[in-house]
Amino acid sequence: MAAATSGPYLSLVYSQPSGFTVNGMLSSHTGQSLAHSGLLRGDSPELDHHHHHHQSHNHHTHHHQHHEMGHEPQSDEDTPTSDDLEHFAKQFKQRRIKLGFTQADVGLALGTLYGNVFSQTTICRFEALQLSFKNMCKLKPLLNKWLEEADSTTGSPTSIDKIATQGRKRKKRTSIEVSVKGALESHFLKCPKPSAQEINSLADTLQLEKEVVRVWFCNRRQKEKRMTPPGLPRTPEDAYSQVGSIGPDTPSPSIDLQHSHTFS
DNA sequence: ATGCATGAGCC
DNA sequence: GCTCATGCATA
Repeated sequence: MAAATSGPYLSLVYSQPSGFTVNGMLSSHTGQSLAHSGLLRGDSPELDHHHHHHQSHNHHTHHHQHHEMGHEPQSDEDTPTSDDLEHFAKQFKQRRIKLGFTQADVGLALGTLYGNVFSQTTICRFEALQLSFKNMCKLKPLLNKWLEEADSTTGSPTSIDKIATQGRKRKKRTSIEVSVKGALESHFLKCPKPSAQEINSLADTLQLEKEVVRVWFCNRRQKEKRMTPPGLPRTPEDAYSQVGSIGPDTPSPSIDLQHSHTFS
């Protein structure tokens, strides 16, 4: 009675193992059709008790007495702003598709090129700005490099390399019913960080494993920390109605989620 | 594209 | 046990 309800496998269609000159057009139909322009959310009323650093990095709020040169938005040594990341992500996605690569391709290419393999999930989340600010900053350079290599096609047929996957028994994904999810959401609004006991009773009420509930809250909190927070009332307004004048007035919808202290 | 999950690092 | 980066499995 092994509850091995392993359904049919998904036909993973990997494109070329990267390394060949781009020529054939792949049918990368990832059905990505999301258009989000600005991103911004209210504020993050986090922290209950526990004064410590959680998220660092932030825009430049202080200048040192160092002699600096004109630093472009995306220099080499400078923390990008949220706007930078948003733009880069969009550009990246466009170029990637234009070159005929899937998100999975990029992930593998990064591994074969620099030793850091990433999954389709991560690339996807990067493009959708669904990662933390810090995480975005970390991945940007790598993806940027890949972009250069990809379009440059500078003959350097890197050999494909695969990493051995460890045999790990992963727990089957628990499917939480919608109604239960709603209940969890409600509790999350009331108390985003329930204690172990709270979790216990909640698990009992909802008839879920305690661990499942705990993890759910963890994941929920992480979502809140993403650059593109969930439930953003994206105004379905137009996007290109430039009837006025363009120029001096640039409404920058830069988010200000991350605020920290970068002093010594 | 996303939900649930794992694991490393930190208190 | 929490956060944080990351991904398998799934919708």
